[in-house]
Amino acid sequence: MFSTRIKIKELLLSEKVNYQATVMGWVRTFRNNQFIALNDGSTNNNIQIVVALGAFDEATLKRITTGACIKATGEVIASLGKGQKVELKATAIEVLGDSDAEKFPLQPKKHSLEFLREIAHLRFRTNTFGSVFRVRHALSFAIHDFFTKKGFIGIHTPIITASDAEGAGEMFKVTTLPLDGSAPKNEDGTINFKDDFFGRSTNLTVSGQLEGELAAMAFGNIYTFGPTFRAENSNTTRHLAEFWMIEPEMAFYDLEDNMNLAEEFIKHIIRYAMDNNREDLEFLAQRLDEEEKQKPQNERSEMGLIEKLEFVINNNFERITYTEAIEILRESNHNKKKKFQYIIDKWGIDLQSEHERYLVEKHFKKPVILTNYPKEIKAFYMRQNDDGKTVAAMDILAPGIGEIVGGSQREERIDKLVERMKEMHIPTEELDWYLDTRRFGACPHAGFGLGFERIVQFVTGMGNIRDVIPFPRYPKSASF
RNA sequence: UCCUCCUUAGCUCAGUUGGUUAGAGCAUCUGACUGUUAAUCAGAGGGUCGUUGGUUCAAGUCCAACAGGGGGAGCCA
Repeated sequence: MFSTRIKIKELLLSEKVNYQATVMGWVRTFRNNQFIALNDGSTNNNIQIVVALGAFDEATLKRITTGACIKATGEVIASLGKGQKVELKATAIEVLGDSDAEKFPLQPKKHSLEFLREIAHLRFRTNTFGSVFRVRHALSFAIHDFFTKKGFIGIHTPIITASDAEGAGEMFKVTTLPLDGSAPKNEDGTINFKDDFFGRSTNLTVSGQLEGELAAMAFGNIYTFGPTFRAENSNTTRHLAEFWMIEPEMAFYDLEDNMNLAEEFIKHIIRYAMDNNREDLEFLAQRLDEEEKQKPQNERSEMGLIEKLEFVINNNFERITYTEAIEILRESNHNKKKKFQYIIDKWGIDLQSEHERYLVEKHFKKPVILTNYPKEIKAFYMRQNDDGKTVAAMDILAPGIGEIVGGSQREERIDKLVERMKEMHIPTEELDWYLDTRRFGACPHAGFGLGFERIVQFVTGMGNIRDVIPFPRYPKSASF
């Protein structure tokens, strides 16, 4: 029976003393042959276990190494030392799992994030990743909490999908056909999928949006929160081949309703983490602070992590149109002095990272919602504005990360939608099921997509997206 | 995919204009120490210098290709 154990977080929080308790966890350090720092993942704070001289045999003490799993029972007492309020005076210690100190790669010292990424299966046991993944969980919970309280229905959209026409990116093929060249072929040399598992070509999903729209046409407000796959050869600090995405879709919403929801949503989940994971965020803030000190003065951020999150919660996001953004950029000294690699000269061009960063980090110094982009640079399903040039799109740009949300009011007028699909060479036959939303009881609706790992990055302050998902998948990397 | 930097002990790094036996701190091991906080002190072990090929009397050091990693860009969330 293991249920008698008390979690270290609870034990430390209560500050009660003079009672018997059992703790279980993994040894961080064993100092002076006397003090064990034990961690069980409930908090970054360790419980100090005091080992009385002569109370345990030498052989047992030798097995208490960094990484070993132990069970310790004893009396919780007020600590005689300075670093903690309470500690456990052990009367019994059982080694549940040995850890060979010569082979265990984690040491009681600072490790680089790059090294820890190579041992992703063990990095959970560090303070940094302990905090990151507790915060990740809090955000995940807060997302379901937010939408549930608003009466949204969570929809599980398919992970294997037949449509490959969404244009959201390169897809991973799903097949059971042999890969040695013996798969059946059509006359033109392409693979014949008639005898494949699904009887047709299938892929891993790049977005649940189209299916989500179907559900919104029945439930009104829905959201999806699931894994998404992109086979893009992207090697950056903010892209993954497998990531989690939140995609709400709302009937009877226009672009402004959509923006209001997205802003309220982001603020809610950040506030939830601030209220429930303060200790972890403070640890991450300190970590980031030390990292920033290594940088030259002009590259350091003006705000600490906690400060930044509070600022985002307490201020309105800046809302401007694409056209206004182009004006601001064109008139900026930065542009006039030709400091942009891509000079802003005319309306219609897509904004580069440097431009987005300038708007968010230099000009407004807060999250920015950009709206009404030229239709040429946006997806087919976005609603065309009356000017004939722009669509009702909105992107939310966050400092340090860039695009965190992409959304739009959807084109509910079937003639306009089909016309746009043809212009963009999107096969209407394949998406006939999607067009049914516009044939039977179409209504104005809107939605957006938010990359979960990007918001986790923003809230934890981690610089590389590979460090906010337990086992990251990216080009040339699918270990563990 | 493109640009750029990097790869030396388990980890983080030093290694001079190419020149004998490649160093440090931490970790590990052995011993000491009973109120430590990434404990401390003494000692010990630990390296095909990313891989392959080339230049040279001589390569950790110079050149090339490849692999892996960091940063930036593109694609995007």
